Amino acid sequence: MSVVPEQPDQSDPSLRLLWRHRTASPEEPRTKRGPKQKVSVDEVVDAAIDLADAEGLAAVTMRAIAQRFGLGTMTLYSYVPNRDALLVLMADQATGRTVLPDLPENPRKRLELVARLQYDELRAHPWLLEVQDVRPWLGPNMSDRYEWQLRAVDGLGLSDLEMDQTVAVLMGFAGNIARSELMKRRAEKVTGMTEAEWWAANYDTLSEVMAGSHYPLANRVGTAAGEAYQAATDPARELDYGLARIIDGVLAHVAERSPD
Amino acid sequence: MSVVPEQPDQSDPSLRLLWRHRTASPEEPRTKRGPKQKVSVDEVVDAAIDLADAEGLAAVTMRAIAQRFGLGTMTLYSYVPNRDALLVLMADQATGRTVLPDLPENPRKRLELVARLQYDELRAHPWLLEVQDVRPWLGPNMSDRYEWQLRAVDGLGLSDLEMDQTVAVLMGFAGNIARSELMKRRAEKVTGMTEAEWWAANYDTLSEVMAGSHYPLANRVGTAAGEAYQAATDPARELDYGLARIIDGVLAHVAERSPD
DNA sequence: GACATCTTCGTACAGCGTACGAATTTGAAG
DNA sequence: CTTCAAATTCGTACGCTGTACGAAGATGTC
Repeated sequence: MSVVPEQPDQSDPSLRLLWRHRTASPEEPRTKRGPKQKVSVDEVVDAAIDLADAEGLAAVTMRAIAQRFGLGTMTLYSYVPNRDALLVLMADQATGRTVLPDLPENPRKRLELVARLQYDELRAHPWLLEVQDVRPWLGPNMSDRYEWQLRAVDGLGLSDLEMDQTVAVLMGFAGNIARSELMKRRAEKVTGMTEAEWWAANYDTLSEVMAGSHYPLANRVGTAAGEAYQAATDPARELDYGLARIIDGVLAHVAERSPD
Repeated sequence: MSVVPEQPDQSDPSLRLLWRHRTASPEEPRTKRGPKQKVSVDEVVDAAIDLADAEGLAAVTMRAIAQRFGLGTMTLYSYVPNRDALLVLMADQATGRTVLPDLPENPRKRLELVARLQYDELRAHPWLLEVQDVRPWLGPNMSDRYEWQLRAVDGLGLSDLEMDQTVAVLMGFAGNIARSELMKRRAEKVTGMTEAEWWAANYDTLSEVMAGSHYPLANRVGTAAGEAYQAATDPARELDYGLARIIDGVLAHVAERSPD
């Protein structure tokens, strides 16, 4: 009991991989025996990102990526510990592709920008929505992003905790709109019909099957939505509406606290 | 061109399965040749729900469910067309387990109830978050739920479209909180550490690797969060805060339009 | 009794992540 | 230059998944 037991390094191995470009490289060019790697980790991750953009996250298989470089499948495991780690690397690297614009003066516009930037990014890389479920990724680009987001809500009169929560609400909301849009696109691909076509094709079945139930409000609202944009939902308007309400709520909150 | 071509029934086959209990049964007890089914669709779906509750959605495999009933794996396919259809049935059936309480008079409390009911349900059945990605399910219990949600936002002064969007915002927000909670639990299971332990174990690595980057706000906010609840996030407070802001925004919106 | 219909389910296949270990290539040490 | 250790490459194999196919068995109707 007098000797400190061996600590088997509980630290997450993929952290160093995530930050590989920014580490101050204490003794970087160490022993370099063995053959040189034919490609770089960045190239692997970039290829995976492109694949996910083009064909969805399900198409990002170790075999498929390896084939892109003419490598054996198992060779990838000398670049990346496993698939989940690759997904995290993809997420951070994709995040790094978005340049962060200067923040406007106007508080409302600042909050809007945070949400819309996230939304645009998720439209460009919808698979980020699925990767989010894998792990809370704490990479360099994600950290930059978070700091930028906090700057957007700084100085409004929110507490530190409220700043974090406000960012979370905005990000989550943007993600939800992007997700519903993704689901819509997927449904169209799977069924081979547009949303309007699906409703037309299933109208008879639906009215037969729902004959015994009464949905006065749902019918009224559904009809209104259908007439407004020939579909059950319209992401762009949902974004405008929800974002306005959320920002209203946040700004009202700080205004109430410090009424000039 | 004079004969109407055969319509190959574009309608979704799982719709009738979803509504199997409410169909007015036009000629229900038709030909009933062949052996009787040993279990019912409801039993299969219930078993799948219990399995998902206990061990997560990944544990819901066709083989595992079949084994629960002592059936051959392929036998399940005479109950349910495929796994995705089963997931949709699970979602609707689980939704049906939640009883919908009467709506309060107070508008704020009504909106809060909509969000909190959703949140509680997602805590009870976290796998619903993953099923949501499979398909927009239009089952009887989900339809009941939607009608109830619309009643909660009816009479506030919102347009039909805004009613739908408001419900969507509340549902999405509740889902996000539930999701972050789920991810936190998963991370703890995977790493075998609590969140606080993870930060402790990775503190050295993190500060080494982030040495070259500056995150003044993130550090300040992170420290505040850590002190407040010994973790990076606290779902219960996020729920309270975000919900209050969103409801503020919605109520302000309708108040502004019809100022009594 | 014959037949059509429905249920049951064993086998098989393609695809996945990845554990394992052998073969190969390279830089450093003697 | 030789020797050796370390690093990379990658073929094979395993267990897991959903499910297509077709045979076998059970049951109600004619």
